[in-house]
Amino acid sequence: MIPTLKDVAERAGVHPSTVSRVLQGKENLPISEKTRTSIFAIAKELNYQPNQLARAFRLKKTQTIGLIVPDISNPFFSGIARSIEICSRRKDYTVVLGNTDENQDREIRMINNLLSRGIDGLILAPVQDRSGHIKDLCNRNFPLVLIDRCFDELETNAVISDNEEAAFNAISYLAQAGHRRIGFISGRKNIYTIRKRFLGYQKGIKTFDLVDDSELVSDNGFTLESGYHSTRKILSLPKSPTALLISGNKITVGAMKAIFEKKLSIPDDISLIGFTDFIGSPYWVVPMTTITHPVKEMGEAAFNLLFNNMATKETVPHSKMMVATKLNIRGSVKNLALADFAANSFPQG
Amino acid sequence: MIPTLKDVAERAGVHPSTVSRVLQGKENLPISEKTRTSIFAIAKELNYQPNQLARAFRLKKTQTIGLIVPDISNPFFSGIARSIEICSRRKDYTVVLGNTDENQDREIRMINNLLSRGIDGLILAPVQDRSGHIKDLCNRNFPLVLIDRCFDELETNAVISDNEEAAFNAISYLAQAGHRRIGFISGRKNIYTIRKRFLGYQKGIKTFDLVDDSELVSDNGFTLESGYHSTRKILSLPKSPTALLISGNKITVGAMKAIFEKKLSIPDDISLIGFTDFIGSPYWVVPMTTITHPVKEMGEAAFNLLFNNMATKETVPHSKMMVATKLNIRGSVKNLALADFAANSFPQG
DNA sequence: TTATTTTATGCAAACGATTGTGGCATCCAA
DNA sequence: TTGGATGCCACAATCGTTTGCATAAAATAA
Repeated sequence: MIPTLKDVAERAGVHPSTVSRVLQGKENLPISEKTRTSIFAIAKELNYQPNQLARAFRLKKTQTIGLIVPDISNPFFSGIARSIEICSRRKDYTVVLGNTDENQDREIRMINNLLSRGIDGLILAPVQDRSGHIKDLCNRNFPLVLIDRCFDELETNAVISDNEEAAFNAISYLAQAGHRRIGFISGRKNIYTIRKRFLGYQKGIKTFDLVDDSELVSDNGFTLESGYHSTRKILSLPKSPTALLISGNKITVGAMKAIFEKKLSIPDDISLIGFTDFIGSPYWVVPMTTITHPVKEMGEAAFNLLFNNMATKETVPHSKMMVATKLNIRGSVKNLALADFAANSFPQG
Repeated sequence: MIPTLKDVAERAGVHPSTVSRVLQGKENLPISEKTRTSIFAIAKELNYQPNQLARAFRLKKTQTIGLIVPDISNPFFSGIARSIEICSRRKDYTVVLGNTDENQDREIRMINNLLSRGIDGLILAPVQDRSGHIKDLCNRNFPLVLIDRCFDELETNAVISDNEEAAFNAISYLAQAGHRRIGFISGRKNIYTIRKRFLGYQKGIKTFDLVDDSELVSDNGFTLESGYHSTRKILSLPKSPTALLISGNKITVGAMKAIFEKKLSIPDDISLIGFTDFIGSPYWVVPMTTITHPVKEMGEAAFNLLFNNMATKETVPHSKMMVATKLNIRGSVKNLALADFAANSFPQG
């Protein structure tokens, strides 16, 4: 059987509490060198491992954090997960994982589940249909860090990227390349990131005086299929856009499917900027111009925020951390300005 | 504060044990309808949630399983993770996650850690430098399922895909397309999957009487960089291959980088088959011909095996489950037979 | 020597749930 | 009226650790 404190204590001829104290390494406690070494020896001999379950129960501290994301198979979130797991391990924390599939009820059930299993803190990319349950957590002063998405109306810790600026920069880049009719394809606009991106998109439209047409905007889900259908619809518009700003890489793949089905080529017929970079982006049909989020850094920042929050009993001032994104200019955007110039230089007919 | 059994009991004027029994819904126990309804009402009013930590401690059952993979940010493993997480949730299990980064010591530490935290079972994609610790688990009859990789010498549950056949089929396909000099680029050959693939490769080489040259084989890691360097080396050979069979998608991306740096084009100058399909594979520079693993099914199978294993106290006969892979023929392989034919039909000079 | 401090350790309660055992009513049968 | 059966519930132990408090022995001071 697995040895317990009691087993070690019996063999060493001391009380379990003594063993506990010695093994905890409380230096300042008065323990004779003799018993100390004896206990260490016996613990080693028996290969004693403290029962963390009992320990967690007694201490009300599990050394475990929860990580809840919409979809762990999404490269963005699996990158975050990896980063968080590595940080956690360093600080002797374990991470338990949950997928919500963008389902609000599932998120709530999952949080309650993890809570009753005793996590010390939670990192969450919320679904954002509702926020009451998150507010409750805050009120209870439960260590919580939101990641990727946060609530403007809630005072929480959060690590987010500057989606508004990112989208604005993308539009700015497209505008400079001569695009005037730009489509915006995304998941659901109640999601924080999408809302901010849309804001950035709109700001860009206004700033550069581009075509403002609600038909160019589509948001109906995060799947490959939804990206496919949105794109098909937008491409069949009487006046279809010359460029697309696309959020989410499954959506992007769906969009490409639609584009190639229509025998269009990128960037000659249509330009593309993808909102998330991932491995392989440079090697797509055309090297994809994308916006990069500093995934590793975001995970680290989230864990560190959480760690500090867990360490201090008192209320910690909440901090929303905004990280900058990067526009990776590759080859999926055509410079219409140059093209127009060329076309005008050699007038037809 | 969070209400406990005791709180509910006091309010209901009964003993905690009674509350426990009622809330467990043991129908056959003699409990009066009056106390039963009263207890339910009060539990609901207080929003009583059983403390799963205490429960787990008492019952020695945490309703938690461990999932340890080399790298959760690898799409193959994150797909597996997602599938397993979904199955787990359905059966009221939670999954805790670990990355080994192909580091054997880290794997061992992680297993011990999860064990002392009380997981009910473990799904593991092992590093495979050593197997002693896994043998120990088996001897202790601990519920364990290996995934993606297993040990020929160990009797364990496992869900693996038929890598040998997959590689053989790929080589067969390349051979039929007229390729005679085929490179094999992979991670580390001590890994089960890679070993089997290499076996399939060799079998193919023999069967179709292709060029058997150890210089065409390279295995030095799972990273983008290692793929890059391996490919560079192989492409600079005096007699460089006409096709490459590549294991692992980070490696594949590295290979493409090397190929394009050399200004070679796919498939005209060099053909490619990738060993793992992932979202976007169809939309690469050239639609990638890949081997697909049934990720979702593998995850489900692994969970089900584990679940059965956890349910039965007695020793369950171990089963290794082998799933078939699929060769997705897209556009990254050139038919040299046709090309040669064409070349011969129109002799130059 | 006695009083006092220090050193080293034991004792027991506690965390929150589960479960075997046992006991007090009540009821029915003989 | 007594016996046993049955319905309903309480009691207490238990899981493995931790920790405040008590205490005995040893060391030091008076």
